[in-house]
Amino acid sequence: MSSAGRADFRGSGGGRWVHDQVVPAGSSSSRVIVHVDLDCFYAQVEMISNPELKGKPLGVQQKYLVVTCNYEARKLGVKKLMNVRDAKEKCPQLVLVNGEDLTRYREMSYKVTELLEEFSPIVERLGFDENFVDLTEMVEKRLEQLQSDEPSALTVSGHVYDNQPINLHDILHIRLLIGSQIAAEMREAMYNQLGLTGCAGVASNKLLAKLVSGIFKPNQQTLLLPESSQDLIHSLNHIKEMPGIGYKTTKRLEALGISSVRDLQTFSSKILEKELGISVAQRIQKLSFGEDNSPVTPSGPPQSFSEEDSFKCSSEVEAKNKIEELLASLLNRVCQDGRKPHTIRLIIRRYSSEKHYNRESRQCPIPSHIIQKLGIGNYDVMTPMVDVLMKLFRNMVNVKMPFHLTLLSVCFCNLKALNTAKKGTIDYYLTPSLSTTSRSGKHSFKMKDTHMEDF
DNA sequence: TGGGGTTAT
DNA sequence: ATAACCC
Repeated sequence: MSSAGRADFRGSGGGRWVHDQVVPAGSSSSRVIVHVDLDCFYAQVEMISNPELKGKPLGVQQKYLVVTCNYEARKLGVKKLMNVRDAKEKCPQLVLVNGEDLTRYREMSYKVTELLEEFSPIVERLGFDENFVDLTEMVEKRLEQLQSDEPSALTVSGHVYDNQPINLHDILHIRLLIGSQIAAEMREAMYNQLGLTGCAGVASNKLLAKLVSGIFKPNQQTLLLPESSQDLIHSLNHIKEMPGIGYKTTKRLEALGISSVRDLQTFSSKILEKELGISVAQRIQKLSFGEDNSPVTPSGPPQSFSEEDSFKCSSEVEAKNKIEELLASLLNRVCQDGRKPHTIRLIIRRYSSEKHYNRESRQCPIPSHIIQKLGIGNYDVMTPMVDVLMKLFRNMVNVKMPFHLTLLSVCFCNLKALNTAKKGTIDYYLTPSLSTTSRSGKHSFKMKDTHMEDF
């Protein structure tokens, strides 16, 4: 085993870094991570909104797709991202609800994250329906409290991957076992407080926790012991099933003759680095061994807010109407959040038969006089904001020529907390909206942004 | 494929 | 601004 492969778990010397904190030498640096994955999340939210839907096959529809469905529907052959026509053909009794407005899903999603944050503040969101929690510290505390008290409390909650026996003399096993108990408490709390069911996977890193959470499906949990990690990763049929290896990388790996996890494990590191770059190569080759030293990074509040709609658009008027619609929703959201966005972005997708991913965007700073008016839920920001967005639009689309777009999206980002900065403090001079009058300010912060004043 | 999100370059 | 990744 190379020293690199071990470094994440057993640093040598005086101490190691574990989520930005030095842990004393001699203590174990092995982590306990849980991945929590809600069952068919949108469908669950819809069944809570309308209990009459419970027990019926239910699909959530966006445009012509069934993006997710409950287990009744799955038993009848409906799959995620299935065409509505195909789904109805497979399952004529299928009940469909429109899920294009994500508001209720988003709100419930954050309630789940907040609930998990009560267990430990180190919670990372992945989409709306998955969360990672680093339980390492919590497990340590429970171990100290429990010590010789009642060893009978040391029973695993839920499944153990491969039915591997637990060794109560192995401290790593004990720590993970306690993690499984916490995971069960989390799922109980989610059900009791929010009415939601989900799966959980407990393991020593994010990759393994995520992979193992899906082993027993719906509403169950699975613990992975270190001795079974190779079996778990080799149970994947193809490298494309490895989280972190996406569409593009899969294609490039296949071109190198790599299709199984073992292919990737045994492939020449040097050649892989030449082909994919050192960063991607080293990361995914570690993943292929089940190694993942990436920390659980607390997500905190969102970094951006966006609203999009896919639709046909071939005139400037259509674009403006849609932009106004998207913007109105966004302003409500931003108003509720409390923070203020300092950048706005417009994204388009052009019609084209081929081309897998074609999106273009333009962004610019939000003029400071508009930012100031943002909190007060008003219409007078609509008009100037639409003007800004239409300039971005014309910067991307030559409106004098025929065009055909299939999507418009508006995004607020670069969110900043409200002016808590006071005159005379460091913050004051570092807050553009406050100190900007005494120095042009225009090019001070975002050199890469398009400045509308420059047109 | 929808309607979102994130980080790295 | 784009490209990759995630759901």
